[in-house]
Amino acid sequence: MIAVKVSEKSIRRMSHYARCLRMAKIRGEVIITSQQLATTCGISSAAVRRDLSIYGEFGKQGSGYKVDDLLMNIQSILGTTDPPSVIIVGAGSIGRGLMNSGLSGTGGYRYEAIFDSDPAKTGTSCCGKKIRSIDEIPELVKEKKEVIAVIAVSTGSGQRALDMLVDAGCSAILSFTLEPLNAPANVEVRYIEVSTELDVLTHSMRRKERA
Amino acid sequence: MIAVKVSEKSIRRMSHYARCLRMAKIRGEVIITSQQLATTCGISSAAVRRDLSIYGEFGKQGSGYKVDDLLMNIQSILGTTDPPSVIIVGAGSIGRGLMNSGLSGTGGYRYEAIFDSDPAKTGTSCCGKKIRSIDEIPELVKEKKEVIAVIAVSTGSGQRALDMLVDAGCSAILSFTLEPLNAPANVEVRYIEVSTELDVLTHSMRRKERA
DNA sequence: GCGTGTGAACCTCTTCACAGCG
DNA sequence: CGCTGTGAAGAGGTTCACACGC
Repeated sequence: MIAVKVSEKSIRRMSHYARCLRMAKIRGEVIITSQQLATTCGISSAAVRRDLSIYGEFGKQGSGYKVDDLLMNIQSILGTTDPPSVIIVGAGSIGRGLMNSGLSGTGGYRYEAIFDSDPAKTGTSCCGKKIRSIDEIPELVKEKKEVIAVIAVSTGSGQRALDMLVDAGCSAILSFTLEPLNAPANVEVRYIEVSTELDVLTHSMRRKERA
Repeated sequence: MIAVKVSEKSIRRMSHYARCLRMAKIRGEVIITSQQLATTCGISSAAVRRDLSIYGEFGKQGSGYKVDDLLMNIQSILGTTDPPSVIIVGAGSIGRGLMNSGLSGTGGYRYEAIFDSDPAKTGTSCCGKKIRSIDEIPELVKEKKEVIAVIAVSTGSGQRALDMLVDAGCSAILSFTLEPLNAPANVEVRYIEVSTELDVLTHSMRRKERA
C-alpha cells in the first residue's frame, strides 16, 4: 500500500465507517451505499466517498460498496486487521472500570493486562486478571512487541507513568489524566478529557438559553 | 455579552486555557503570557491570542494576561462560572468508575446522582450515593433545572436512555456508547469513543513502522 | 436510472508578521 | 523593549455538481 498522508479527522471517520460496517455485517447486509454510511455516521455522502477515494476505488457505480470487502480494506488502512494489545496502567476506579467494561464490539481490541504501583492492589484480581506491579511493564511490552497503553492513574502521576511506558518501548498512549503530558516526538499521545467535553456541552447549553 | 459564533475547536481550547489558568493560580502566578499558555497546551502563541481576541481584549501589551481576570472571563464565556449538575445513567463498570473517580480539579463539576434500570442495583450504594431508579430521572432533572447526563449503559440500551433523558428535559448528553444516537436538534450529544481513539493510535503506530 | 469518483469552488481555521501600546 | 491584537496570506477540509461506469 502506498503511504498517503491523511488528516486525523479522516482517520477518525474511517473508524466510524468500520464500526458501521461491522454492524451492517451482523445484520446480514452485503452491499452498502455511501448514503447509508453517511446517514449512520451523521455526515454527507460526498464526505464518505471523498474519504474512501483517498485510498482507492472500493465501490461499484450504480450499486455501492461490498460490506465485507470495504471492511477488510478499511481495517487494512487503519492497521487494525490484527489489532495491537492494550494494557491499562492504574487500577483505580477508571482503570478497573475500563477493564471490567471490556472492549467487545470494537473490532478485536482486548485489555491484556492491568498494572498498579500500589502493593496493596497488586496481586488482587480485576475481571479475572491479576493486577500486576508496574515493574513488570517492560517485560510485557517486550513480549507483545506492539502495545497501546491506557493511562488511568491519579492526577499528578501521569508523567511518571508515561516516562515509564516510553522507557519500556511503548509508543502509543491514551491518557485519561487532566494534565498535559510530555512525550518524545516518536510517541503518540492522545487524551480523553471528560471535563473538556463537559465544558463544550455547558457552553452550547448556556448559549442556547438566549433564544 | 454579545453572542459570537465560534468553532468547537476554539471552545475546546478555551477549556484547556481554563485548566492551565487554574493550575497557574494554584502555583501562585499572577500574570501569564500567551507564550506560556501556548507551551502548556502544545499550540502556538498566535493561536492563543487569536482565540482570546475573539471575545475581547483581556491582555496588556508588554506584560500579558492577569491569571485571575482571564480565568473568570473564560469561565464566563464557557458558562462554567456556576457549572450545571452532572448525572450518570448506568451503574455498570464505567458508570461506577466515573462516579468513584469524581470530577475534582475540573472547575466545579460534580456527579450529582447515578441511575440504573436494574432493581438489583438500585438502592445499593456507589461512592456514598444511592443508585437510584431511572424512573426518578425526570424529577431530578426538573429539580436541578439544567443537567448534563453521562450515558454509560451497555451496548444496545443507549437510545432508550437518551430518549428517556430527552423526555425528562435534558438537553446535553455525553455518551460512552458505541452506537450513534438519534436526538432532536435542540439536544447536544457528544461521544467518548475509546475504540476510535485506539484505532487512531494503531493507525499512526503502524504507519511509523515503515521508516 | 443509480451511485461512485473527483475537479473546482467554497469555506473555515491556522500561521505569519507587524503595528501599536504599556 | 516585550507582548498583545489583528490584517493578510496560506493551508486544509468540506461541499457542489457532474462525468463516467454499472
